Amino acid sequence: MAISLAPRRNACGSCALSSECIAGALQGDELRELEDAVHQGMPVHSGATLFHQGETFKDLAIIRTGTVKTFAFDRDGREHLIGFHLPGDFIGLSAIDEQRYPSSAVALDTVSLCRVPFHAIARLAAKSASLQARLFRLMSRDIARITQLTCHSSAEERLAGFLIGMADRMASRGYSSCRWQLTMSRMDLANFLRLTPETLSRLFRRFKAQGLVTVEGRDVEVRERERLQVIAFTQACNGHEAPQARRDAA
Amino acid sequence: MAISLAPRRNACGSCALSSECIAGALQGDELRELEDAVHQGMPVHSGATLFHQGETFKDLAIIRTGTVKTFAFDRDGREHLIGFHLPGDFIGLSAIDEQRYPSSAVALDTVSLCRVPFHAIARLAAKSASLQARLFRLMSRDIARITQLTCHSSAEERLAGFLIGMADRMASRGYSSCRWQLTMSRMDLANFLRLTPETLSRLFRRFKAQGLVTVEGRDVEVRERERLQVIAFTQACNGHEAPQARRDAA
DNA sequence: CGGAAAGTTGAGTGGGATCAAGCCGCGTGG
DNA sequence: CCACGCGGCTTGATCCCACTCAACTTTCCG
Repeated sequence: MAISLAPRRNACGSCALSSECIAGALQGDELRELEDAVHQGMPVHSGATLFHQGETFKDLAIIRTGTVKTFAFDRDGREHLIGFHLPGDFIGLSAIDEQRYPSSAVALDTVSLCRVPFHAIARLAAKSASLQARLFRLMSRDIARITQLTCHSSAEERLAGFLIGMADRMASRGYSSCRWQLTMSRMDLANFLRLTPETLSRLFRRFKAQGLVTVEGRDVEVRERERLQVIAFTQACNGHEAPQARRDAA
Repeated sequence: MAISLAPRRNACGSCALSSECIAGALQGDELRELEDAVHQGMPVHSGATLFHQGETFKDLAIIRTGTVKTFAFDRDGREHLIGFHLPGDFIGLSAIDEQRYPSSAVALDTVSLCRVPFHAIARLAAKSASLQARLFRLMSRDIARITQLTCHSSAEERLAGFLIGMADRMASRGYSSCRWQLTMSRMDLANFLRLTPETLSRLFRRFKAQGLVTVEGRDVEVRERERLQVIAFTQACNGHEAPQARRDAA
């Protein structure tokens, strides 16, 4: 995973990880304009807050390395986990409309990222149709992905869905799709899956007993992807294998 | 609610309902280009399918009048309800990335809508920064809204959240915020809220007994918005009243 | 009027939450 | 070095909310 850190060569530095890097859509002057707008910043360490819920929206953040969690507090002060974000992911897309971050973002390990003022991205996108298209696709994907999550109803489905999703996301970034390290605590993961840590622990034990996964602390190995997938997608939602779809409106 | 149906005067016909109408961002030649791209179509009646899960993505649909439900089938053939869409809403934003509709869309009552080929919208957005900005905001809002939904954990919270959300959406369209008609069946609503129809029925009874709402068949009246809001937002997520947010990264 | 679908009500069950210990790894200080 | 304490994680016992199954009522449409 050689990642260029040279800011002049690659504005966001994450192209090696993500074919969706916005810099890939630009050339010449526009690429230079983007590079000027990007704040590279030093890596931040675990626990650092990238932005706060309610704070005025300014930058989109793009992760180069590390993991970030986003979450929101309820009126009782409890934390609701919204998502985990890996290298190449954009953070802050949900803040564009209200001009406020609807959630907080915190680094789960050492994180390096670029911040790009959204107005700069928007200005560039107005000039570059391909950048605009990438942004539309990026946001569209977010909508589709989050929607899918809501379909997982039982605890088993949600955990299996998380594991499959994680496997795919690791794979798409060039890592092993079956073996990796969780960067989040059991509490955070349970919170994300809308479970208690106790239930999550018991679930992991069951999955292990059934030979679906190996779990040692934060080391995870997916052993039977197929069966996990069946558990996760008793509901499918991602209609790729959808029926011979054709318009037959009444 | 006077709604002009004259296509030449107002390309999408929903401006009266939604300040977000994309036509509002355009002028002159570009407005005319949009008008040429829009398919007005005849109103479709209840039960008509607007598009199928898995079908190749072509058009964004914008509702002018009526209600639409979107849903996806799982492998066992069960229907998972994704959302209800009111006049002014865009349908299909989640299909941009994969170029396939991830869900089906069906009219719940008589629906008139415009279809606009997405490539036409994208081409226009590349010319008009204000149209581009509207689309970004629209998609951002979708992301934020769906994210919020996932926070509602108990059955009570989810129903209260639905009622509050419905009240706000009706209000923003110029209807009464406390009295309206449900256009979906109990089954659909239960499905959307991830409940059984039985549980939903019991919940409505409890809310009625507590004086929170009046429910007669499909007629709903919100009587105590405040208390409903407390129930719905025991978790808040929309961090408007967030603490004195300031960057304090470690 | 009759049949079917939608909706409501009741009794019983089960999955996940809650409450309460216990275990383990790790840093700190005696 | 070990004792101690603390937080992350696991395990066990119990409870409760929402689901299931079943019966009944109402509404819709022929």
